[in-house]
Amino acid sequence: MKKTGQPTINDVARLAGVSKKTVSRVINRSPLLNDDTRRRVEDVISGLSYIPNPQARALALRRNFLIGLVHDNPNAQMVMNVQQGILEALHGTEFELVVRPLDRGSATMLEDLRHFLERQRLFGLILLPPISENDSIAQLCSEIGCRYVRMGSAQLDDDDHMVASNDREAVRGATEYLIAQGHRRIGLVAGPHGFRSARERRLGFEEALDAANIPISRSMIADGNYTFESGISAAGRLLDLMPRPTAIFSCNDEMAAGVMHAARQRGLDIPSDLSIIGFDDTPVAAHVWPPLTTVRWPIASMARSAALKITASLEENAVDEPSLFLSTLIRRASVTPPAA
Amino acid sequence: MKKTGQPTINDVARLAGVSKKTVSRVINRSPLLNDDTRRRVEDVISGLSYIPNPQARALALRRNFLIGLVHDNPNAQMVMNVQQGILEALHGTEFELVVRPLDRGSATMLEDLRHFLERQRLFGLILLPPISENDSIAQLCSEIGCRYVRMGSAQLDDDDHMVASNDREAVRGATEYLIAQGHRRIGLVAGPHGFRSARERRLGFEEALDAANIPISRSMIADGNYTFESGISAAGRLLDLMPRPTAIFSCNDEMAAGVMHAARQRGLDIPSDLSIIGFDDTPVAAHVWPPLTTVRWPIASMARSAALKITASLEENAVDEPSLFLSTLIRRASVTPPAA
DNA sequence: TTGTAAGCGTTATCAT
DNA sequence: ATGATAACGCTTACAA
Repeated sequence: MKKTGQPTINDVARLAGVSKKTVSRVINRSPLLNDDTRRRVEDVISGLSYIPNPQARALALRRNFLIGLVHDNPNAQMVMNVQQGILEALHGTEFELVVRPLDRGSATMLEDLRHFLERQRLFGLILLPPISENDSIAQLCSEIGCRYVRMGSAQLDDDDHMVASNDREAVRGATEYLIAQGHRRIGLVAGPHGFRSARERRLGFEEALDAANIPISRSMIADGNYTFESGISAAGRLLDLMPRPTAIFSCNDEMAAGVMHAARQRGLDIPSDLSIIGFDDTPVAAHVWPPLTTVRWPIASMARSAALKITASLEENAVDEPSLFLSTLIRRASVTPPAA
Repeated sequence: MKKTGQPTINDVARLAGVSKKTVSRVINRSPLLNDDTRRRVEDVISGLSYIPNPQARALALRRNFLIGLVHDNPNAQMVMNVQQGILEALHGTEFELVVRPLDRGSATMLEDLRHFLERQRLFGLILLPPISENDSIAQLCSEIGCRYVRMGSAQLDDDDHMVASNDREAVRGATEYLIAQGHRRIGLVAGPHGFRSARERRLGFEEALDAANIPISRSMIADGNYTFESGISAAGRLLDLMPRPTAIFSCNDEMAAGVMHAARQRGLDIPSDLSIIGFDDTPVAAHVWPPLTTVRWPIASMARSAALKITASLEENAVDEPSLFLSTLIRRASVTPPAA
């Protein structure tokens, strides 16, 4: 307890009259320990407010108590919600959150990640879409011995390594809602190719039309890339059709806001001329006018669960965190029955 | 190089035919070193792709190579921009970013932070507003010996520990722009008490009115708390006045979006019945209809600079990062001259 | 059930 | 200018 002011394992050992190894066993909840000894050591520990030095543990264990959040390009609100969920799960534990952006598309991405993992010796990794959809990253983690959980819109891995939302069913439900309102000419602003979420959402859209015996016209599907601007141009293509769609499902809110812009630029009223549904329930959905009907997925809960899956291995009661999370349709003012 | 596969300082020392201390000197750029020796060691290092083990360094140096981002309640986009700026500065260095939310208002906040700092031995800390305005946190950092940089809307600390924006002048400029358009009855949706940014922005607003000899009426100032909902209710109070304001400056975009809602609910057209200016230039500003005129502050650059101020101490050329950053008015469609 | 000794991979001290 | 040796604070053999 000399230099830094912090008590060390030696202080505890001395005051408890045991060896430091015994203290170490108490810290690591070793099962083979006399109850008396354990209690005595624990008393000294709390008396000193002793906390094991993470740097020393990291060195000896060849493992840091850090959880990494690896993401690429995703929207701000999503990353923040994820961080919030993770931090909630990590609160009060010995774990800290390290943020690591990754450039998917970069040729050296995998090597960068490998160096990062080998150097920092993270305890575990949480992977956000779309890079969570990359199997070689998951494989790299296993290889290096780093726990990981992938977040995504479909079950890409076993339950221990995945938390997924049910995007397809959610979009199917949203589209069915439009159909139930009387819409028949429904456009889709799709997400970018190569994103699993884009694929799932599109499939949900098509399933709903199929089930209602509405033919799927290729011209009613316009590609976007999840950005506001791409929403504007995709909607432009749809709204120039004759006859126009009376409703548009947009694969995320950002693009839905773009759809609204495009509609306004053409002098269309929302929702009387055009109903719109988005996906994500980001703040913008509630802030645009009219407020946007959208699909909300419990992203913070998913992230929380992902973090718990990783840290649970240390807990006594390794709780079974859920792996599938259901989204819900948030009904606001951007949808009405089509004008007669 | 046995167990983990990674070469260690010992491998380097052996292959270079020097002691590990010498290798250590090379790593740490010790000045007293024979050039020949240095070169020889460096060759071995790059030959092996040797990278010093951060955990061991952390233990020996009693200092981690982690930069902490400490924030409280701020909006998602701001945090993301900050993270992006920091990560940009940290890219390619040995530093990683750790995110640490803090509950300002919690009685134990300061103690929590102290524990965190004492345990994790962070290299440095970046503090976001509003908790960056808390002097006792800065003091705690100095005390513990943790570098820190505060971000904020006014120069609260010396240049080494501060990056600031010029909110007051920026708002003054924005308000002058409204006045130049012919507005005289201008409302303010203010930020929460206790936020330095709220104070600065309000002062800028008042300065502009003063300079134009427009009397400042207390009733034309409505308090908000930076949220969308508070923008709605604050705007409600302003728009119920007789005569109504013809323009409103809102101290952030989120509340400005609320102002738009409130105006719409009253059947007012924007901008012909009401001009609006916001602050932050978050994505919502460009996504609402009409697009919002707003003040943009270079938050990512500020964060980048903050990170560089912290890491620069290790660099050869300790560059002088700027401490004051200027905001600019982004003119969009939410402002016109008042109707005759 | 507990303790001893030897790491983990680096830096600090104090020689030479 | 370089090196031997002892930290740094903890864990993992292996004994006892």
